[in-house]
Amino acid sequence: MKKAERTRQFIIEQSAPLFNTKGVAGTAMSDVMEATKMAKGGLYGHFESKDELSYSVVDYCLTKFSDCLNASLCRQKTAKEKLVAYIDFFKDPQNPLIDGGCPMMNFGMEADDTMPAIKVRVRKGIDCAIDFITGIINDGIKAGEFIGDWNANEFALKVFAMLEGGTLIARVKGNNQQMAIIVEMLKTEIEQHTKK
Amino acid sequence: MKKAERTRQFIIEQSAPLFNTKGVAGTAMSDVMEATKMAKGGLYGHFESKDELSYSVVDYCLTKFSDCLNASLCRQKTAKEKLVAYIDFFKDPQNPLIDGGCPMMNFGMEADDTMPAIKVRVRKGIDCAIDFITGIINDGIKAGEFIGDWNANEFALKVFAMLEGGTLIARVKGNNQQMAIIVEMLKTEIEQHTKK
DNA sequence: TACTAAATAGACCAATCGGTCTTTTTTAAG
DNA sequence: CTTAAAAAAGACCGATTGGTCTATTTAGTA
Repeated sequence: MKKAERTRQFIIEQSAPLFNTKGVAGTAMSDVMEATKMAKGGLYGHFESKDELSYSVVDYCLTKFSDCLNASLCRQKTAKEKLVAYIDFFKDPQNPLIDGGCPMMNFGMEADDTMPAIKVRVRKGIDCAIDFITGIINDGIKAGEFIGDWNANEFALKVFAMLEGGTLIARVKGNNQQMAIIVEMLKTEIEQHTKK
Repeated sequence: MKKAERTRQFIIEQSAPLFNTKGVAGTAMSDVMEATKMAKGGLYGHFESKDELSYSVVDYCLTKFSDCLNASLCRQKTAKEKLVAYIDFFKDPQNPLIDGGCPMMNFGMEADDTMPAIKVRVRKGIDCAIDFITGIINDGIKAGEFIGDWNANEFALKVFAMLEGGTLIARVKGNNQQMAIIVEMLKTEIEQHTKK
C-alpha cells in the first residue's frame, strides 16, 4: 500500500468517530485537522471536499460494522447461535463499535432529507443487515434447527427494528436497561421457534 | 396573548420544520430569517441565542407530537382501539406530522453526544411515550379486554422500539413497505392477547 | 548520494456563521 | 391624535467556515 493510500485511510479512521458523534454538519475540517494532526493542505490532497470525506467515512463505518459483525458470527456454529450473537452485538449501545453509536441511525437520520449520497449508502447498509438476518434464519430452517413455518423475512425485520429502536432509547437515556429487555424478548422468540 | 408572545410562537412554528429536517447544527439563523421573513434583530429580540431557539423548537415538536397523538386516541373508546390507533399514528413516515420525520429520533440522534439540554428533553419524550402505551395496555387488562398475564411494560417497549426502528427504515428507504409489515406484526400480537 | 516526484504545510481567501447595537417603526393606552 | 414603550430592522462585528495555492519537506529510486 502506497503512502498516500495509507494516509488517506488514516484520515478516514481518525475522522470516523468525529462524524459519527457530531454529525456531518457538526464536524468542521478544523476538527479533522486536530484529530489527524495534519494541516489543511495535507487533508485536501486526499479528499477534494468535506463532502467527499464524509462519504468515505460513512462507507468506512458501515464496512467496519459489517466486518466486525461477520467476525463475531463466524465464530458460531449453529444458526441459532449466530442469531443470538447478532442480537448480542447490539446489546451495549453505551460502548459502541465506533464512538457516537450506530452509524446507520446517526447518518441515516441526518441524511434522510438533505444528503442523498449518504442516504443511499445507509439504505444499502440497512438492506444488507436485514437480508443477512433473513439468511441466518432460512439456513436454520433448512438445517432443521427452527420450525419450518417461521417467516424469516418478518422476524428479520422485527429484530432489526427492535434493535435500532432500542439503540435510540439506550443512547438518549444513557443506560441499557430497556435494551436488555429488548434483547431478552428477541431471544425468547427465537427459543419459541427452535425445535426441541 | 401579547404580540411578542404570538411572534415568538410564530418563529418557533416556522423554525420547527427546518430544525427537524436539517438538524440543529445544519440550520442557520439565516434559514430562520428566510422562513419567518424577519430580520436578525427581530429574532434575537425573542430568543437570546440559536441554542435557546432550538430548545423551544424541540419542546414544540414533542408537545405537538404528544397533543396530536392524544387527540387521535381520545376518539377511540376501547383500549384495543387506542392501542391500534397509537400504532397507526406512526404508519406513514413519508408524511410525518412535522417535516423531517420523528423529532425524537431526529433530535435524539443529533443530541445524544453533544447537546445535553436537548437530550434530556427527548429522554422525557421517550419516557412519556412508553409510559403512555403501558397505561393503555394496563387499562385494557383491568377492563378485561386483554388477557391478564400480558406484560404491559415489555409490550409497550416493543411497540415503541419497533415503530422507531421502522421509522428509520422507512425514512432511509423512502417507502413504507417494511413499516407496513411492522404495523401488521404488532396488530397481530395485540389480537393474540385480546380476549375473545 | 543525488534527484525527481509525491506529499504536506500553512498563509490566504471569500463567504457565512452566531450575535450585538443603534435606529426606525409599530403598537397600544391615555 | 399624542406619546411612551415595545418590537423589529439591518448595518456591523469578530470568529469560523470550506477551500485554494504556492512554497517546502519528504519519500523513493537511479
